[in-house]
Amino acid sequence: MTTPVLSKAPDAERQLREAQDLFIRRWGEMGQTWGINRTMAEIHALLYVAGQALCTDDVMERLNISRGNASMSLRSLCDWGIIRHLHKRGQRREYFESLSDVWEIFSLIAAERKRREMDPVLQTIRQCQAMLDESSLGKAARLEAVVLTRQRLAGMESFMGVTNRIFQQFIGNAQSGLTRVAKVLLKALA
Amino acid sequence: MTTPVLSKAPDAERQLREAQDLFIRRWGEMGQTWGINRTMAEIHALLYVAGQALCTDDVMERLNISRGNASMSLRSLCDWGIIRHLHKRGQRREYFESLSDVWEIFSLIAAERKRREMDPVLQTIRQCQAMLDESSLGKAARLEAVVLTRQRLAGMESFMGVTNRIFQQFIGNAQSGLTRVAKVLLKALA
DNA sequence: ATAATGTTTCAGTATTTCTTGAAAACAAGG
DNA sequence: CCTTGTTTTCAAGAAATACTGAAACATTAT
Repeated sequence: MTTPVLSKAPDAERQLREAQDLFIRRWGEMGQTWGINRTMAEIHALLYVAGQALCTDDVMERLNISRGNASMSLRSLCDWGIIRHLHKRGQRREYFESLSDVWEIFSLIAAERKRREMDPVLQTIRQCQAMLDESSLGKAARLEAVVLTRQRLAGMESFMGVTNRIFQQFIGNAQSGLTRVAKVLLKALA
Repeated sequence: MTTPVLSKAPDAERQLREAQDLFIRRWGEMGQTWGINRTMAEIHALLYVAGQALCTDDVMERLNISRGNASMSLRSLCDWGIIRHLHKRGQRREYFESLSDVWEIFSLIAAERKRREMDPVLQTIRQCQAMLDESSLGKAARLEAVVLTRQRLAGMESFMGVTNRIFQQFIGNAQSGLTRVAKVLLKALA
């Protein structure tokens, strides 16, 4: 009889891979419903759970995707800043690793999405408001329909203004500061 | 010369429609990048900015979409709870109106997405952790690769646990309570 | 130089998601 | 129970999105 530890090692490896795959798949599914494409989410999940740097070929093989796809997705993840290049000394091949601090990861994502998606909306709302104020419409600005729409726009602007500032806080506090955000929130609301 | 107010009324109507369309379009675009389909987001935006109840045909005409699409999207928005049926007395036709409180709208969305998307992920993470603990792997649980992955899973679990509780707060406090969340946050972090 | 190794790009293809339109179901009134 | 006006459903088609694979491009070693 072989020693338990040795006999279990291959099992353990299989089990590790299975657990990782499970996480990766779920993460990919979630990504999709949040507007992130499955592959990108999966690649990130892989680099994150693996906890070590992997090269393009590792990623391709593990997720069964083409070189082109892997390359583009990896670059895109680098652009978001949630994974990093890693040049191993004396190695030509490029390695990639995920940031390890989850708060930092989500803060980067939040920053980017705020910039890309919330800011333009807020700007548009203000533009709409300008189109409907007294100085644009004169007395017609008091028509009921116009007033209704202005009220709605104002409600949305206020909401987004607040959310934006929350994001700002979340983003502004690097690293450990982020955990503070959470602590404060939970304590204040308990 | 006609009176200014009267002469401006058609102008005002056109301008109102333009402003609404602008908002609707932007809102639709944003929806897409957050995993909500453009039409649904647009319909909601329309009902929201209009500030009054509209019927299916109004929506179809205004957004240039088919009856089938309008019907399905409206139902789906009702399911989310962010718009409501409205039976006008003596009218056979069904009208729909958006909730007016933005905080309530987003709270409903948050609740639904937490339930549909975050809860399952958290559950999966715990399942993965169980697959890798000592009681499943014995001594092999101490292999470096396994330990690394367990650490990463733990980091993610902690993060999602906190976010989940924040969502819970956000969701739990109906109406005005939500504004409180925002106030607390902004004050605490200022 | 040139070979060897590795990365990026992108046109074409595959897949997924969304939309339409017409038929079926439904509901109210006569 | 039929007519009429309305909503729902769903198969087929259209549009959007993602993926592949091979060629072009880089970088380093020889």
